[in-house]
Amino acid sequence: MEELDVFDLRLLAAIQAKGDMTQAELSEIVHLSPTQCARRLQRLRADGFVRDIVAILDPERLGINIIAHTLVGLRNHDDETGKAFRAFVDAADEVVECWSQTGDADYLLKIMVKDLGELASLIERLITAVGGFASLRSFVALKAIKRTTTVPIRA
Amino acid sequence: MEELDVFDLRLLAAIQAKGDMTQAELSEIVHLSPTQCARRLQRLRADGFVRDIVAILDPERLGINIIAHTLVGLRNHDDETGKAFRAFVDAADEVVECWSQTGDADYLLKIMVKDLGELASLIERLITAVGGFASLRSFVALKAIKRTTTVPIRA
DNA sequence: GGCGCCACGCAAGAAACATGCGCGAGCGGC
DNA sequence: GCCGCTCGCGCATGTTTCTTGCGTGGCGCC
Repeated sequence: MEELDVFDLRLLAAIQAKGDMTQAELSEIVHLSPTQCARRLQRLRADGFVRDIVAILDPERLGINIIAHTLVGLRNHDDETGKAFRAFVDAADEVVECWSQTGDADYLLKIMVKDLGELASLIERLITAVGGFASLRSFVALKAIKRTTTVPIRA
Repeated sequence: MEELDVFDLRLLAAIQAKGDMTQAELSEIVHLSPTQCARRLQRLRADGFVRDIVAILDPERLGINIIAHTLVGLRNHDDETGKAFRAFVDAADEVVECWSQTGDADYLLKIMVKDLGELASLIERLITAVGGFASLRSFVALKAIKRTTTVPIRA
């Protein structure tokens, strides 16, 4: 709950880069005994610094060839439209991240799909799903789709 | 190297959600013996399906209050400009992700900072760093900064 | 200067992991 | 149709890793 000292920061940095190290390995990095590494890590988790530990899968290896960032603007900003949109996002496995944002668009989606066909189909479904309540602002909002080539991610 | 069966997919999905489960826990999810879970996981890693295992830290807990997505357009697309930009991105800890993309902008950055002051300072540094070789297309390119409120991330 | 608190490292018990083995299903050859 | 091969499975054991209790030392406070 208190401040983090240099050991805590080193620990966090270490597990952020590689989350499956043994206490012995960690101890060499942070220069602390294995026991103490474990105890501090336990405390850091209890205090909520570590949200969770996950495996990062290789998209290409799984046939994911397109990673797109899509800006979405809703025409209506009523509850119904928002809920319909959120529900769609939650249900769609292809949508990996969903950020609410200010500016000329309402949401920024990060989408991972196998090919352009899947991307098109997803957009199609999005339009009909949300359009059931209120249509998207316009196709211009969807024109903002950017196909992206993946660049080494910095963490 | 071959195809993935239902057990492999379940395993990947499981560790993607929670990467620090014991073999016993995994075995209950995928309905396979602990030993076999370990063996398949080992194979999946050897075959490159699992890129790595990392800890996701809580941004708020670390004083990160702003997560911004910024579109950047470069005026010149020569090697020098690109390299300067890449170098800046690699050196800046605040830039968490960097995506090269097609469309009206060249790059999409995901930035995590403590406050608006840090964000402004980062942009300032970006301009001067890249501007040393070629100026950004215009301030319009930077006008595209969106302050975002974090929404539960779907994975 | 004495006392109490807290973080540290060590060591033993507990848990989880890795590996060798035998079994049985599926498949190809005879 | 039958035999034998191969491969994936689960069990059992040895080894590593993790957890927890304990004694020690530094540091601040009274």
